[in-house]
Amino acid sequence: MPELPEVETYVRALKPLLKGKTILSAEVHWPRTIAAPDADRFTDLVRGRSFSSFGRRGKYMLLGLDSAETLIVHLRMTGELRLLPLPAPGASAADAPVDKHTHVLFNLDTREQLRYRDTRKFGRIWLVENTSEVVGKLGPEPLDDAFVPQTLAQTLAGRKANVKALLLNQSLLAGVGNIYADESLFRARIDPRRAGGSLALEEIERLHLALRDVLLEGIEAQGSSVQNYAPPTGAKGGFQDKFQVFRRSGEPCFTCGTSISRTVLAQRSTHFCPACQS
DNA sequence: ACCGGAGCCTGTTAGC
DNA sequence: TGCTAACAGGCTCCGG
Repeated sequence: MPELPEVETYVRALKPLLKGKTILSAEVHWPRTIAAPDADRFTDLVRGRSFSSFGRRGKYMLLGLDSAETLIVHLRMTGELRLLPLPAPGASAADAPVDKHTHVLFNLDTREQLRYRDTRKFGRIWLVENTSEVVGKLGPEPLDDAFVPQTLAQTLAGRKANVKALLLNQSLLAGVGNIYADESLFRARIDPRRAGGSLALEEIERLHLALRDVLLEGIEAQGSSVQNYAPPTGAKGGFQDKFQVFRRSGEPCFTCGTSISRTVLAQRSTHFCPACQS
């Protein structure tokens, strides 16, 4: 579901909601959600810990606890975190029913509950001392100053795979997913089907700028809400209103009027303007 | 090293 | 209306 801007929005929203609060207990209803350690050990280790730091790497949320450990959450396609108040003492438990898609619960010391919900069950949660066990293989952060056009040039050099697939490869560049890949390729006027190694330096420079601009604008808009994504505050993102090509196949290009095309690359729907991106 | 495809899951929508 | 196939913002694993 979420890409870099949506995860960044999530982390910024969670910080004031969770900072300093303590986990009294946790329940795991779908053990596979807990990638490491095993679910029993996980619930033991988080008990009594409080949230102390909030970060992001690629599409992973890094929630540091007051132990030596970090709770890492990846929402994948349909994961979501919600903080909700528990019913007042004496009220019925039916006031806070746990639906069948809620797989992990954290009971906090504030009479609140943090719930991990995930319809498709692709999302994963880790508790690790060393975050590099989970995020160590990720490529550079596209919004870091260290990510310069030359970085992208080295990534693409000699590659035969299409540039869309390369942008989605998290070990090459962290945080870009289907929406922001399509939107940045449109802005850079590059055909997503092109082999990565075929891009000229001028095109790589355009793509580098487009990636950063699109991701920053996505964060500014608090992410994109297609279908039902919304940050934990419940407010919806606004970047879906800025889409130039994503899920616009058959509609006219805002730049030239040509019908937006759809194809499949790297097993993912890919949207582009066949006139502007050639 | 690199690349493409199957698999993981459930729900919604398009098409006959 | 009812059924089926395609599709959905992601990633891992495996074979060539």
